[in-house]
Amino acid sequence: MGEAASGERRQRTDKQRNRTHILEVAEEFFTERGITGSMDAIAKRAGVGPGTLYRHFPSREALLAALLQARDEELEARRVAIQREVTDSRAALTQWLQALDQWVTAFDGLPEPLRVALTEGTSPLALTCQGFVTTTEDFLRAAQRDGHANPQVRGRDLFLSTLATAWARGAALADESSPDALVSLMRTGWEAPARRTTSAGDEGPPAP
Amino acid sequence: MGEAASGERRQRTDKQRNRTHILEVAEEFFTERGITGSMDAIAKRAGVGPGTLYRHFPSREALLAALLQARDEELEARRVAIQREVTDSRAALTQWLQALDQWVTAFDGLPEPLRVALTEGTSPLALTCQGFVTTTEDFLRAAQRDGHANPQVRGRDLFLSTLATAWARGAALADESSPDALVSLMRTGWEAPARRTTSAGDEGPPAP
DNA sequence: CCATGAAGCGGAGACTGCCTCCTTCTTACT
DNA sequence: AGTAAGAAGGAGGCAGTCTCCGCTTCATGG
Repeated sequence: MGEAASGERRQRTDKQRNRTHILEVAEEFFTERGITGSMDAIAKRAGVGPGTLYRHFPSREALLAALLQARDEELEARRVAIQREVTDSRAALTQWLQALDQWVTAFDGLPEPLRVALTEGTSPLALTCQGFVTTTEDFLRAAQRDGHANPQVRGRDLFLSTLATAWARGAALADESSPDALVSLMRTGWEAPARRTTSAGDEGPPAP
Repeated sequence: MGEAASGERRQRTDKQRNRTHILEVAEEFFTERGITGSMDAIAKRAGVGPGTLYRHFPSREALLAALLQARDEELEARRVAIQREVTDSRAALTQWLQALDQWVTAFDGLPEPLRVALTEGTSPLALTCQGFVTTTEDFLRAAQRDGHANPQVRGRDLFLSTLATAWARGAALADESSPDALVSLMRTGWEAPARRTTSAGDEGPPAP
């Protein structure tokens, strides 16, 4: 990001100022009203025309991506911290999933665009998503190697599950249920471990 | 639904005809384009004005609820069948969850309104949802009684999880992953059952 | 310090979707 | 056939998204 080469004219200062201001306002707005609030309303609150908003961020996803970037870095830092400080691979995976969960819950409604980003690949959010899937895979692989995680499970599935859990949470909050119910369901499943019953050998076939 | 009492005027036949026709068209439309397709487009395809559509079904949810009713009955029948034929409570719960999953996947995008129905209670879908939560609870309780299911888990959580899984599946399909990945994750969790390792007694503190 | 033109700004407005009146037409009943 | 309940239809209000284009502002060269 230095001053570009050769005779390029310097970027106008008002542009940068606007961009920053829009980001501040959008952060506030999305926090208050969730990510589906009106784009024009954001522009208005920022005191700019819709055209300006769209020139800076050509879509809601682009705005979101820019907004998330700061948090991306936090999450990345968290990853490094976990990898350095937590030696037990099971605990590491757990903590990473927890961090992911927090990231995904930054704004109300965030799981939806993240999910489409994960498939469509065209969203500005896609790259970030993909990166975190990979990280999840790393933690998962370590846990699997140590026999702490089911070897069938794959990183992408875990990431999707985290997304899905966060998505569902919107509903869970109204309930008296602890918000952790779904997280722990994802961790241990609903099925009780097959106890060695008196009648031996009914080892269930969970995965045909 | 007999001819109403006393001097009530008979319902106009064109009304009933329209209603039926709208339902047929909507079924087709939602199947093709998912439940977020334009209401006006449905009206147009059915050859009626938007006013007519909205008089019959005052909201998208109402239309959806009417559409789902036929399938509700199928699902209810399935419930009865399972309860009669499947004696193993674990298998019964599994099969019920499978049936639920199919129901929830009837149209693309269905999980979303179902989730809000589960919390807001004001949606026409709410009643149906609540009923299925209760049924899930029944199956779950039986499985728990037999030691086949984790006693911590609650019916509502399982229902929500099914919803969340279906929601996430939209993404999973693009992947090479079997669509069952998330279902089995919900069943068994990601965590490997604590094996008795050579170094005993390192029972980790997973939940601070 | 002013002239200049490229870059950026703003908002009118095209378009689409939701939903509501209000007028016109259809139907059941007498 | 005549009548009125009530159903149908669609114009149109409202709210969003996003684009285009004339106007303004800023960095630069004289």
